[in-house]
Amino acid sequence: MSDSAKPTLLLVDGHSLAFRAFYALPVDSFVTRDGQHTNAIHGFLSMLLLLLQKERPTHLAVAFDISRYSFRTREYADYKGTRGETPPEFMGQVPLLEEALAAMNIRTLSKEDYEADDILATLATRGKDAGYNVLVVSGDRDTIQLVDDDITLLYPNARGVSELKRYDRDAVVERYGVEPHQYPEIAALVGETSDNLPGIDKVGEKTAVKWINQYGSLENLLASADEIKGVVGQNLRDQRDRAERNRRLNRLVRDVELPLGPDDLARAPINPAAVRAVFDRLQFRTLLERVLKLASEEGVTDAVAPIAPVDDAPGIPPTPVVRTMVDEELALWLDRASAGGTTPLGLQLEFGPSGLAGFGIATQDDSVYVPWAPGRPDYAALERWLASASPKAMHASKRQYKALDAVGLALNGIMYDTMIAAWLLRPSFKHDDLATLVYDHLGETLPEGDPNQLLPEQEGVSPATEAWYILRLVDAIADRLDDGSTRVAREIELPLVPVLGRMELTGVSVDRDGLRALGSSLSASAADHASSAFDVIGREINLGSPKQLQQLLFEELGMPKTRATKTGYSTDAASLADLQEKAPHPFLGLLLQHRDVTKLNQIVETLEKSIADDGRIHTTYDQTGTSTGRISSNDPNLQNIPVKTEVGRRIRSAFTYGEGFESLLTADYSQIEMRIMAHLSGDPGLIEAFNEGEDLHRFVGARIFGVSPEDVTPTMRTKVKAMSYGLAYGLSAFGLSKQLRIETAEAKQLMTDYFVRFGAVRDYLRNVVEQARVDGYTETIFGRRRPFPDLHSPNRVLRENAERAALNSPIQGSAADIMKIAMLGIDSDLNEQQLSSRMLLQVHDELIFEVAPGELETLTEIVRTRMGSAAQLSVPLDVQVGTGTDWDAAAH
DNA sequence: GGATGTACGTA
DNA sequence: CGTACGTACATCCG
Repeated sequence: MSDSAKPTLLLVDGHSLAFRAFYALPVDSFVTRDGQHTNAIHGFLSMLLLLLQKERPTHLAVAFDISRYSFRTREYADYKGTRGETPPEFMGQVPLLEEALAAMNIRTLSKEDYEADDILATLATRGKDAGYNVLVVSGDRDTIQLVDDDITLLYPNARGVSELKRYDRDAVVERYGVEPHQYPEIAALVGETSDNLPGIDKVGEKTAVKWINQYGSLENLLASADEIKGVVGQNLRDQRDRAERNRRLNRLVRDVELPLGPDDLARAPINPAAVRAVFDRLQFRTLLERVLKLASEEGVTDAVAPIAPVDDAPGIPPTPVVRTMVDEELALWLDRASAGGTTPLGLQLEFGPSGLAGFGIATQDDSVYVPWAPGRPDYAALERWLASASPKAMHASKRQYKALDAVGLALNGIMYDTMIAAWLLRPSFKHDDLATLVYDHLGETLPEGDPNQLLPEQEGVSPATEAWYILRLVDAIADRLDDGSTRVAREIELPLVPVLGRMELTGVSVDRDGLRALGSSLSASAADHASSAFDVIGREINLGSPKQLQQLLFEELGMPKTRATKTGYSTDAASLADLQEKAPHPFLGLLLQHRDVTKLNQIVETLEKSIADDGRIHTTYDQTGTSTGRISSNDPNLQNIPVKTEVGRRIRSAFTYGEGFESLLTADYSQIEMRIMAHLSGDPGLIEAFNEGEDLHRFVGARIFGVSPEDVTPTMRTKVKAMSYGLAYGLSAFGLSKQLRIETAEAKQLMTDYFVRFGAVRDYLRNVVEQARVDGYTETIFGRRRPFPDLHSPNRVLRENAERAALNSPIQGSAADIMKIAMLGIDSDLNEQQLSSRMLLQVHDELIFEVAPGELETLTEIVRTRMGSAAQLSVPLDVQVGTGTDWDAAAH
């Protein structure tokens, strides 16, 4: 068999190459936004892609060490003992690299008690015997011994991993002067500093090569050691045990027991969705394109079944053939498939350029496509099924609920939503992509249309097939969901879907003219401030450009440097306020005012643009948009409408009630997070504070400063308030001092005094983090979980960020749970009592309603009751209700 | 045109 | 060196 006809097996030493990459690329140039270092991953993958392109291997595997310990360290405790601590910036990268490789469907292997090189040696040997052309990629010189006519070593040079030197048999002989299999004997004599294996004193490569060539082998050399003259001869005789030990240790094991042989390592198609997800997280843009390009060149993104699982898992059920159905046939099928409305079916809508295009409906082993042509076939049975409580499993059900509403169809019986369930399982990731879920939970590849192709060569799958996958995902995800999260899904999140859907459909009425007038006045004001600012500095600059501001402030005006940012020095409001104190300049004030009004003007403009034809703004809530359990709002975001300043509140005033209604009602929880802290910590002082019903910060201030509540000064109250709120965020003394603009010592003292009085709060917060470290996750009062893998990260920034987030999550998350439960109760009461008043908006701890004529009293009662009793805590839940003609007025 | 960084609005 | 978000702009890149 000629070499070119042979299959090529590429074997990579993962740790060794990743480590080389780590030192070849600057650590600081490869950091994600949240502080994860990625230089080793980037370097490794970049090298691997080059190899795949150049060598076109048919078979591929990457081997990793499991730990520093192996049978070698047991034989010689100091093996590799000189290696310092692995840099923390490197350690966290290996698991991520393994994830990236998994997404690319590349096999990774490791074996307890062995090193990666032993795995390579085993696979290389078996590959050679099976007729492969073998390429070994490693930065460990021990692998030289593997080289022969069929096995070639690719070894990184000093410059890193981008260039690999090719060692075939001839190259080894040329470089080292011995046959490859003799190289470990040279190494045994010379020693290997990096492995902490001292050799024979005074023996270097030259001598060793001479000896081995002269005697043929280490064994013969040692047998004839008496013949060697001089000091080196004496050293050899005195230290022969070193050489023997070295030789034992540097011999790679060629018969490690492995679950896979070379034939199992055939390259498999990559999963574009999974690759995209992992690479997005690593913020690898160019690499992503390279991977996708290579894959499409090789034609390995096709919907080929993924690599077979190592241990035989149950086989993949065959995808049912999609049948298109309408009319009576569909009616019969629906009734039979749903067993008269008791068995869940998968449901997935299809959207075309002009809206709803069709339905995919599936059972475990059947899938049906229903084209949507309004008014033509008989859809009565379908409509009945959709509107009935007959259970449906869907993905992103809220969007579909709304789409159905738009064509006049009702949807009930949302029994499962795979997007929501997957989010509950891992709330820190986005799960809107069905293909990613299919890969993550079923290990299969759902073909996607290529977004880079104008005219996709590959059609996405039928919605019917997607519906079938959704049904299969339900089982796969439900299996992995703990009881608490399952309850949250069933009792909170799924019932909330139609509630949120209706709120979005309803929208909120906005005073268009009022907004326009406000916008004009803000633009005029912005122009005024800008021109005054330009007068002061004598020229015009772009006030919105941080770069130009830096140039002006720090170079031309020579102001003291502020907080450093990635691109220079900060010009944010806090920094400018600092500057105003240290180096007063009229420009600073004008700039700040300009910022204020332009920001508000932007908000006004954005809102104006999003007013729909019905004169209302319809935001979209993202039910899976946060890691804590809150919902987020977008297009436009109605959860960040200004409230703090007078002008800001005028924007709020533009939100009003629509025709047929008489006012707006707002209801908000007061200090819900502090109440949850009181409940969770059981702190007697804090619980008493809330049960007293007195102003919280005044009460706490009185305790801390040892005065009576009426003697708490505004300054004292401000400090206490900042401290209380900061607690739930993991605030440090440093942060507190910065916020209150007081000395760190004073902040420290404040914290100390606080915890003297409210020690249980501190104990609770500490315990949350400690418990999370053990469990790997935190939990809300209702059992909503959030995993925190970074609590064990060697990267300090990541770890400490995780600690603060872990501390905050049960508090913020429990508050979110409570609000959601209240919303469900209110929605249910409104329906049951057939009220016309409507819930419009949710802003985390606040709800806004549109009050129908004559319903104010009933609505107020419902809202107060449902919000106040959404959870039974050891402190009361206080609800503030207000009404008015607009959002601002109602809030007073 | 898309990604990134900075800044800033809310709870 | 305080949690959780979304949006807009300037800027850089290809």
